[in-house]
This record gives sequence, structure tokens and C-alpha cells, in this order.
Amino acid sequence: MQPNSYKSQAADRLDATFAALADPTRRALLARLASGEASVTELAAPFAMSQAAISKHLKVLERAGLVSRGRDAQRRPRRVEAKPLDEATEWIESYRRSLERSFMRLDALLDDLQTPKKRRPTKR
Amino acid sequence: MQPNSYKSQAADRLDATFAALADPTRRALLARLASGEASVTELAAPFAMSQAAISKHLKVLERAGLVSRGRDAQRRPRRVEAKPLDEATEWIESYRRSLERSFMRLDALLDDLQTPKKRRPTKR
DNA sequence: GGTGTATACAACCAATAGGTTATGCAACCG
DNA sequence: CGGTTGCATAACCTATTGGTTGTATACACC
Repeated sequence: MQPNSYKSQAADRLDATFAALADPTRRALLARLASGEASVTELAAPFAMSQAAISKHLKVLERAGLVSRGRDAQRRPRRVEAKPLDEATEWIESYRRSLERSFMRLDALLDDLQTPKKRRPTKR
Repeated sequence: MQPNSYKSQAADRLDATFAALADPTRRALLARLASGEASVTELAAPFAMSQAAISKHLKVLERAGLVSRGRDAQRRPRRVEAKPLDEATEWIESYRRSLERSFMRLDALLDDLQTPKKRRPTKR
């Protein structure tokens, strides 16, 4: 098991968010919703798959908190929610920052030893 | 190689990148690699799963282009690659921008309709 | 009240993901 | 040379995903 035997809920949300974004149909749904809320049938129209399939994709997006469900008569118009993106972006950005830092360390190291001799890190 | 018979490779790469990021073990591997290259056994050590499982996760990360494989004697040290992140970040950012734009349109609309005494909240 | 429309949901299916153990193989060590 | 280490891969299992079709429910419109 990982250091902790239970997963943090932040990790769960990240899982759900990234997983939701990992499908081109779902990204297309989000893109469509970015220009305004839309009913399920409207959302399904451009795709060569059943309404049921689109409903499933929408459920994935909802579970990730990326879209929410409204109601208007028998329609359940979806609209976009932005918050989960923050966490995802934040993860990527902080990852990038740590890459940045280790490049800086590497830079300094190469600067320090003018002769790049192969070091032998003993296994731990 | 028929130009019209396959999905955009950008979409494929996005799929692979987001899917790779959607697993906490893989995010942890990346985080570890951010502080410098590491062998498979080093990478596997903190986890309560087999080396084979870690190798599989690493393969996913490689397929997404997020890590690459070096060689040093019988070791195959992995190091991080940053490029695929650009595309992912770019997708999110451009999505965010289009949310922003449609919010502005909504704002303008509400303004036009003279919503009584409502001051524009300028979200985000 | 009957009909059409919007959506959800269940049952089903094939493919993929994520894990396991076992095995193979190359490179190093003594 | 033989043993050990580092890693990949195969075979296998189960759960999840992404799709299908076929109802069921809820509302709207005469």
C-alpha cells in the first residue's frame, strides 16, 4: 500500500477530474458546454452514439464535479462547473515548479563541478 | 497513413496524458521523479505493490511521453519529460478562456436586460 | 387521458486497466 | 564460471469502462 492505507479525498477528486478529461467525447462535451448550457439531446446530437452513452459520459463529468444538472420542464440542462479544474491545474503547476527546482539544482551542480565525472549512487 | 482515417493525434496524446495523470500511483511516481532520475526498484520501493505493477505504471507514463527510459548497466533509470504537460495545460487553459468569454457574454446580456441594482460580481 | 418528448436506468457485452505470480534475460560481482 | 540483481514480460484474474438496446418515468400539449 502507499504510505497511507486510505486515499485522500483530494487524490480521489484529482483521479476523477483527470479521468474525466481523458476522453475526447467528454472533452468535446465540455467544449460545447463552455458556450452555454445545453440539454442532453442537444449535447448528444453531434455524436454518432446513443443518448444513453452521452448520459453516461455526462454522469462521469458530474461525478468529477465538472458539470452540474439544472431542471427546466422535462429537460435537465447541464452547465459547466469550473472548480475541479483548479485542483487539476494546481497539481500540474506545482509539479512543473518542482521540475523547475530540480533543473535549477542540476544547473548549479553542473556549474560546480567543471568535470562532469560519472558519479555512482550506491543503491539504498 | 490515410489522413482522414484516424483521430487527431493531438487528441490521442491528450487522452494518454490525462489518463496517465488520473492514477495516484502514477502521480506519485512523477512526483518522485521530479527530484531526479531513479531506477525502477527505487521507484517501486515506497509502494505496497509488486515491481511488475510499477513497471506497468511506468509503461503508461512512457506511452504518454511523460517519462523516458535511460540505461546504466542493468538499470533503466527513468527521467521526467515535460512536453506532454504543455498540451494538457494548454487544453485546460483554453477551456478556461472560453468559459471566461461566455461568462463575459452572459454578463453583457444581464447588463443589457438591466437587472435591477445588480452589480457585476466579476467572478474568478 | 393519450401521445410525443426528454431523460434516466437496467441488463448486457467486449475491451481495457490494474493488479498478481512466475519466468526470462542481460549485466554485474566475486 | 555461477550466483545475484534489475527489469521486462507473459499468463492470469477481476473490476471498470464505454458502448449497446430496451424499458420506465415525468412532463407538456392538445
